[in-house]
Amino acid sequence: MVRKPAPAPVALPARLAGAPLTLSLPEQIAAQLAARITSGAYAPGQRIMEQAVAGEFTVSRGPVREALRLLEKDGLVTILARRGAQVTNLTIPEVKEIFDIRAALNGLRDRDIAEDPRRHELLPEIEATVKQLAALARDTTRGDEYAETVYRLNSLLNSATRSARLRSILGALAQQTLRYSKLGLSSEQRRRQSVRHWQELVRAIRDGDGESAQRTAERRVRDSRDAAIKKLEEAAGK
Amino acid sequence: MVRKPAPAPVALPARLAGAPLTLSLPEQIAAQLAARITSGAYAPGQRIMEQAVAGEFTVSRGPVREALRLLEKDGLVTILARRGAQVTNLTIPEVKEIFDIRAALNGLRDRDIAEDPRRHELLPEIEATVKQLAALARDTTRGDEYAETVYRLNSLLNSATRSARLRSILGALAQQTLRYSKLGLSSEQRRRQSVRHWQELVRAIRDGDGESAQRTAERRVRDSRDAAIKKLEEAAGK
DNA sequence: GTCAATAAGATTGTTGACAATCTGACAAGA
DNA sequence: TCTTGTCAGATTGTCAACAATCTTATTGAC
Repeated sequence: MVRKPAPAPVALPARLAGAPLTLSLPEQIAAQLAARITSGAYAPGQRIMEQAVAGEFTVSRGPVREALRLLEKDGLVTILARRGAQVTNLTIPEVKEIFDIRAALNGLRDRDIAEDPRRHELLPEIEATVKQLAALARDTTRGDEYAETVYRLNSLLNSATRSARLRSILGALAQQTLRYSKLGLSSEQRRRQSVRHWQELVRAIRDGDGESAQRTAERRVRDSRDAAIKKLEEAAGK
Repeated sequence: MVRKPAPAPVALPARLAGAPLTLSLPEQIAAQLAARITSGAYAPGQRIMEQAVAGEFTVSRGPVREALRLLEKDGLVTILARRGAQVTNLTIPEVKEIFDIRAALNGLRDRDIAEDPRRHELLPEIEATVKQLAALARDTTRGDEYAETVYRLNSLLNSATRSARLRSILGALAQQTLRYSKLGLSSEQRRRQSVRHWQELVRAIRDGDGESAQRTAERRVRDSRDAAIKKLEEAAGK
């Protein structure tokens, strides 16, 4: 696989414990494939064949197999024995399930952040992103940008949690539902409702009110769920 | 690897969609290793080397690598790049995190079951197991048996959920905390408290009271968490 | 005695080839 | 027309060898 030309190693940030500076070969391949899946370049249900990927990245099939396992862990790909990998294709009930799990765990996450004594260091960046969100909510010309900012905000909050497990589970689930979250945020009314939830969260974090942070997070994700499901059912019904 | 001699294929039950009848080689190896880890035969922190496992099962390192990836997905093993796999060694805060996630998701699961119209088919088996539990709670001579019955009861409830994702996440988390759950159920007082929660759940399922099922599940797991953490801190402090 | 550099051994990462299994097309029979 | 059997090609599963990297023991300097 062609790696980017290594930049001169000047003033690199301290590497995290256990996190190598360079992505392993399987991780690089997985990242590329993940981008294609979440962007829709690979359609749901589409098969991904080891040999073809191996050829494209000029590696052998070994690393490709491992990359596919990594994607399976994130739920982006479904692997069947002796039948290989295909882009995960979610049914409407499955999308609903994922949103329900996200609601519960986002609640846990946001409560943890609101109760973290170090929360005031994180607050400025969160608040700034929510302000961006408020501005975008009214701009009907930029459709997906709102949803992508919400995704970024979620990533920010994920990295703020003290629980590494929560981080990894939520990261995977958010990636799987990204496309559906976009669906649910297409109306201006929904975006305004979403902004109100986020502003409520900012307040809860500032006040250290974990209870309230949890409640608003759960409601926010469930609203998102209901909007997405409604759109999906409309699309399926027609 | 030595597979069980294939029994004559008479009247086999319909195989589940996507679930092969025979476990793949990596799955068989993973199952063996998982048993050793949860039973304590492999100690936390212990390294697991590919060559050694491959030699033991008379396979090459390929399937062993995949087996280790599977165990990593379940959190039983931690893999570091270029340093291989070792049995996951949890810190006290990490154990706490896992119990918190379990509390939230068990709540979701038990609510789903209580609101399932087909719940009356499942109830007898659940009720019978809870009765066993009540009997075991008073018998001080059988220490781990209570905890193992709780584990079985949880597996039963997991398989009853309609959400496959919940099933797999909860299965992995329960396995990871099995050893600590045992710790938290060593006193008779705790076992009696535990039985009361389970009886409350049976009642909630019978009544179709999802709200109540969720509440009691969350409290049950959090009580379990607190008891386990207390024991761990005592052990660490001495 | 402590610390750093070095080298040998051990271990993981990757590769290409071969084996086992699956898929889809085609043909034969009901 | 539909089902069943067979076959060739495609694809995944496994293996053994080699390369890259890490770990550990040893040496030498301060």
